[in-house]
Amino acid sequence: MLHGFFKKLKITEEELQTEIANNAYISEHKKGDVLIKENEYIKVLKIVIKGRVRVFQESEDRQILIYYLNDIETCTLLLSACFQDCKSTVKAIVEDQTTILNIPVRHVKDWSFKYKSWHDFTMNTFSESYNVLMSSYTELAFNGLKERVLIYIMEEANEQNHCTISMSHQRLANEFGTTRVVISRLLKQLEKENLLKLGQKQVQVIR
Amino acid sequence: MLHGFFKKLKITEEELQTEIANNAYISEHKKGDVLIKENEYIKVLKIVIKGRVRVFQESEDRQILIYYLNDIETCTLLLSACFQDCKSTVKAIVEDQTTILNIPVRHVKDWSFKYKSWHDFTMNTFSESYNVLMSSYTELAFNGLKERVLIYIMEEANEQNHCTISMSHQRLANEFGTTRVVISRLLKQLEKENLLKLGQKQVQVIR
DNA sequence: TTTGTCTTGTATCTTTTGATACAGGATTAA
DNA sequence: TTAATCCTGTATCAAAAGATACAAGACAAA
Repeated sequence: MLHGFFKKLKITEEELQTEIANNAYISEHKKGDVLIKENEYIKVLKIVIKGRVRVFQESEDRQILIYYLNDIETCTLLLSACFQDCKSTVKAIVEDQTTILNIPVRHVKDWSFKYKSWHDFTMNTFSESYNVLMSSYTELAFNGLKERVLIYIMEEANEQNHCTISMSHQRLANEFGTTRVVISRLLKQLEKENLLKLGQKQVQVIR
Repeated sequence: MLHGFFKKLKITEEELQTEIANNAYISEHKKGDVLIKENEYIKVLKIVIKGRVRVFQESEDRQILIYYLNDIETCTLLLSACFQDCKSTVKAIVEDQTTILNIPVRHVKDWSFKYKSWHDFTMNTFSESYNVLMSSYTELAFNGLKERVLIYIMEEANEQNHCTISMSHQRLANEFGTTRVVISRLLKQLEKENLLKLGQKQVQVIR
């Protein structure tokens, strides 16, 4: 089970592999499960071994996406909490059947100075995540909603390797901190501009 | 010169102190100096020993603040670049006379697994900065400009410990990625709501 | 087939933010 | 003191985004 994880993260030290096996535990979650609540003390770092988790912020009836966690990805917000204990400011909900590796925070911290591979893993995660978040921040600051929605849809289509994405308008609204009506309106505009084609729970990118 | 820096960061290892003294260099900058350009390869980590530096993003004629660096603070974006080399996406400009400690990136990386104090310094910087940036992101996503401006002014007044801050409207606009006219209008509204009192290049918080 | 729920389209009105233009006060340097 | 520059107030118009309400199509379950 952990083999692919070790390989992906280049965890070669046998001692560390043993430590992980002894101190971490695996958990299984089904779609809709709440992985992280807001305002919750953080006791374990969660790494997605397999599956998909949505991490987002909520304010009243609005939501905004922070990031998705896919295979062998770590929630940087939890990693951050390992080094300065604090409460969670986000929610995380399972999208598809997901396998999680749970590592108690004190080990995450200890190992980062003890094992080179773990050190590199934490540093790289911080480094990459910081840059990703910075991009989101600038995009949010400088681009209009219409542009952001279009970029999102095109990137999503790209990742999934076909030009149609399946998603309701409400769901899209929840990625951008806005409401369904606004998204419907923008999508209609983009369709009139011949950039998209809309269907029931579907958006097709026109190239 | 480095004494306060070592103390603040709890750098007690004599060997590390020597390494820093041998490999890093100090530079002095006056107000207006450009410390980091956009799209520039990053060769050194810059730590503000004394002074004040403004780090921001630019897009056409708009600017948005990322953060200020004050005494003994590190530019996290540069730190991030030490672990995955990349170009700068921000600009940094000196606000007041500033003394900078410059450390070549390869040392920053090496030391983080060699010296405990340096390890802790980098990890804590990442951890704190990630949370700060996350807060900025959520605030930008959910709060209107008026609210953000008011929060900014009140926090600024708080930090400086008196209720009047000295800043032109243009300057404020550059913190929020908007234009001067918009800021003037919002400030006027806030004044009418009896939350602020405006003067020439001055904003007074009413408590 | 029918019923209820989910999803989408759209109209109307309001608020927020942006763009442009101009005038007058404040400040600074000559 | 004068001239130039910087800073602020404000008017007008446009665009973007939010709030609310309603209708109709699609879909799923009974």
